[in-house]
Amino acid sequence: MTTEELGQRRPRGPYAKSAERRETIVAAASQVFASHGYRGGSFQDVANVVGMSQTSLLHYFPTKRDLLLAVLEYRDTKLVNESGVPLDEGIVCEVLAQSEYNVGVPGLIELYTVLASESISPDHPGHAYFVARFGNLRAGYAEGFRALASEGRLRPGVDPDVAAASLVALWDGLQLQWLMAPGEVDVPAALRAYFDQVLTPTP
Amino acid sequence: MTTEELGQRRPRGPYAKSAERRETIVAAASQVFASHGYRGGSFQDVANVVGMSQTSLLHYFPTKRDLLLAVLEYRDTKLVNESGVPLDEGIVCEVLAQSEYNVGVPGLIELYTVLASESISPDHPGHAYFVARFGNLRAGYAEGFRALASEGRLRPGVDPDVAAASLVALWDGLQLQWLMAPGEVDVPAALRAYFDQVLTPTP
DNA sequence: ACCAAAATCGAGTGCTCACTCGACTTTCGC
DNA sequence: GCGAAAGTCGAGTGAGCACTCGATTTTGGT
Repeated sequence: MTTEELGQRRPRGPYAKSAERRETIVAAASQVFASHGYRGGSFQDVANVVGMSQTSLLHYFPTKRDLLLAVLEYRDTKLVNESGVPLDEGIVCEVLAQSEYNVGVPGLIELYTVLASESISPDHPGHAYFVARFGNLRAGYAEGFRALASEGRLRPGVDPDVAAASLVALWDGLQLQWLMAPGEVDVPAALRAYFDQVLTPTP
Repeated sequence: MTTEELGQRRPRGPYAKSAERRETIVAAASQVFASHGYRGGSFQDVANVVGMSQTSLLHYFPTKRDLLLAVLEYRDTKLVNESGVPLDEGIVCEVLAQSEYNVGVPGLIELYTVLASESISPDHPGHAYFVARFGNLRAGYAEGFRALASEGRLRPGVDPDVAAASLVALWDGLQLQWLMAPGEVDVPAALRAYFDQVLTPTP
């Protein structure tokens, strides 16, 4: 189907390097929002990091809100693609591997922690994203715990839903303490200890 | 000792109602910082809440930083004084009672959660406060767990220091999820479940 | 090679920010 | 009830904010 068949409209697509540029900008914005938060970070800050004019950024992301949403999406795809964490091996392996990977990318953890708390405010542009994310995490881990329960690996009296919310909470809280004082908290070790308390030992 | 004995300096103290005014301002600032964070909240916002001019606030708190530090101090004394949580009855009672009280003061919890994450940045005026606070909390709860261990109430294999950091983390993380979706998370119940997993049942 | 769309940017725009200044009013020790 | 300090505030100040506009350069399909 040619453009002529579609009528006289022929909008051109972006240039070859545009996608790359976009990613550069989003990566810089991730740094800025991690350091100063969404409210505290500015287009000018991001422009200084990427070495472009503030106006050019606005060509790619018309509003600050658009930039934030791109950053959140970027974080998801980046962490999933680059961590190489095996799925379908149970939540224990998944969570421990991911938490160990996270130690190497403190910037992304800081980004997540800072934006999550900022997003408590209902009018924050990231609010819906984080409400959905926490809901999905709880649902996913609850299913993981239920799978373990069906193998008899869940200790008696442990509720999969409570354990799921607690796992998410524990993980987030540990990362917060780790960001505040990296030498004092060992996130993967504490998560491992939690699993030891909730699950029966593998024979 | 009279002022004459001290020389010709005679600085007058504040008016009778000044302390009250200060507290009104700090309470308003707590609301504002809870809703919009430190960076997102302004003197003008606070002035609108208390019904004073922005300039008058600056008479009591010369910089925004001063106002924040007053807010943090206020939160501590207010929560300790008004919650009426019994100390010296072990960390279990203390934590559960405090967490149940917190459900009734969501504003103060939001303030704490928002400011803690904002304070990850080392140049944030609340940074030192929260680093110290997390350290003190971990140390205090670790001592609490050790006291339980000496009574044989800690399950074998549980490290008091890891349990202390985990308790703080779990609590903070649960409050974050509760603020995002109040209907979906029960903070005191999840904390009770954690104690059940870590401690042996009372006979 | 053409040329329209895409990309870049300098120069604004109106707004809000933390904070200052100078003048006025209120308090309260004497 | 005098007077000086404490309190109050309107009117700035300079900086930074997200975002706009108009003009110029770069690209790439034809």
